[in-house]
Amino acid sequence: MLTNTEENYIKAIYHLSVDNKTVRTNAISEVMNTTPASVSDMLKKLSDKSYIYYEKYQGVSLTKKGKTEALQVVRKHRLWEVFLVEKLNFNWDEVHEIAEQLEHIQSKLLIERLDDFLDNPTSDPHGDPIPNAKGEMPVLRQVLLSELEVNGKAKVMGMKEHSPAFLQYLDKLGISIGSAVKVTDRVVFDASVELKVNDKKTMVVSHEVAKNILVSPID
Amino acid sequence: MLTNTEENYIKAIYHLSVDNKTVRTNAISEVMNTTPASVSDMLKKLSDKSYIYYEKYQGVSLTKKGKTEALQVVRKHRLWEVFLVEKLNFNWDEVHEIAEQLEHIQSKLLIERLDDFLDNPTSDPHGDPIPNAKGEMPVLRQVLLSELEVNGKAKVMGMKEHSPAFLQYLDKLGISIGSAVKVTDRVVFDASVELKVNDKKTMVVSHEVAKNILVSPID
DNA sequence: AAAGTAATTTAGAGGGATCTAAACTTAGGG
DNA sequence: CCCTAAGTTTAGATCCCTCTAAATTACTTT
Repeated sequence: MLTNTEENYIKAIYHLSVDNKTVRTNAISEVMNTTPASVSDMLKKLSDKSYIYYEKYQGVSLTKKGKTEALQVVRKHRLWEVFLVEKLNFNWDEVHEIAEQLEHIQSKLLIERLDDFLDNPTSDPHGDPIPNAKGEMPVLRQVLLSELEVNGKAKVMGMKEHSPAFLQYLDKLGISIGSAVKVTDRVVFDASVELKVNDKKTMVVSHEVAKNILVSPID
Repeated sequence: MLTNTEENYIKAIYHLSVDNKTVRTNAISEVMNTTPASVSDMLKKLSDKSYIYYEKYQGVSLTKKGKTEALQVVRKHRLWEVFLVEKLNFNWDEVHEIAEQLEHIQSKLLIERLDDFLDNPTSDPHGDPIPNAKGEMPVLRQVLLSELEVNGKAKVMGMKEHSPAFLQYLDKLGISIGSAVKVTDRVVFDASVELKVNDKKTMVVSHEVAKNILVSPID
């Protein structure tokens, strides 16, 4: 049985593990808001319990066991976020703190019941995928922003065009990977798209631009 | 800000405070599953923070501040129990452990939203009253078991008749204060009542008996 | 009212999580 | 290729909660 803190460390390591690179002590201390010294202590403990591979001064990575654990925490966090937004009418940007607490509630049965109650969602309100009970990440279907129906919400996953001009333009609009977008209207005349970014800014982009933005619909 | 443990102690003291008598160290250690020594330590701390009145060797009682705190925890616990039973289809006797964890989630807003989502219930699945946001306990309406409609659920609150014969009879039936009862049928001929006790045993009691059992309906 | 027993508190210690300060390792720049 | 700066670990301490064992207080019983 893991303590809340141990779960948080494992989750942090999971989120910091991009492209199989080893995760550094300082990076962990930053996201956890602790000192590197505290992280070192904890890494030793997690290594003893075989949740991570750890070589002094070389950074860490999750073992199979650690990854399984991390995915369960992520699953719980994201399911609770869906609950807060869908059922309790929270805004998608208000739910993180509360889900940070709820994710540590221990009860397998509770999570399965919650999952059913929420109709087994595959992504959370931010558009992030929800691992299933076995810890498998669903493959999110991706479409072009130009293909999203009116009132459809989605999360920006990437761009098809990579020219500096295009990227700078998106930057100016405030659109980046991870942005939440909602199509509010589509102009029939030229297929340009009116959308809301991160629930705040409303703007119009041309069909040409929309065709180059990959998004993942949020049910 | 209270720790989970402090909240649990305060809640325990609250539940042990019947008829204004002082609560003893041993009693607390028993319900908390700790040693009296641990309790003594904690009492000193809670006293320093003015949640309790505490004189060595004399037992403790809650201050205004402590009582307010206790009622908030009780409110959260009972609201979550309603959620688990009403929304996630748990059985009323499976929810306590999980609610013990959920009651410590910190977010005023969450609890108010949950309360609304559940249609502001006044009692939990066990029939215990739910304090409102100000910490006021609702006065539960009490009726006689003989007056409860068919399919009505209620909690046994007390008896009108106190003769040993009557009490022994109830004992044999497995009916006591706190029992959950559900009226499954009423015989028109003699108004005797068929009921289920604690979701398990089904039995029939005469109208005469039903007239002497006070119950509080669970919505 | 004294003695014995039960309840309670204190003393001392340990595990978990954190910190600061100091020591150590790694890697990049001169 | 060495040296320094950045990154990391160790040492030593603190806070929270718990324990066991010993000391103290309160209560009961004769």
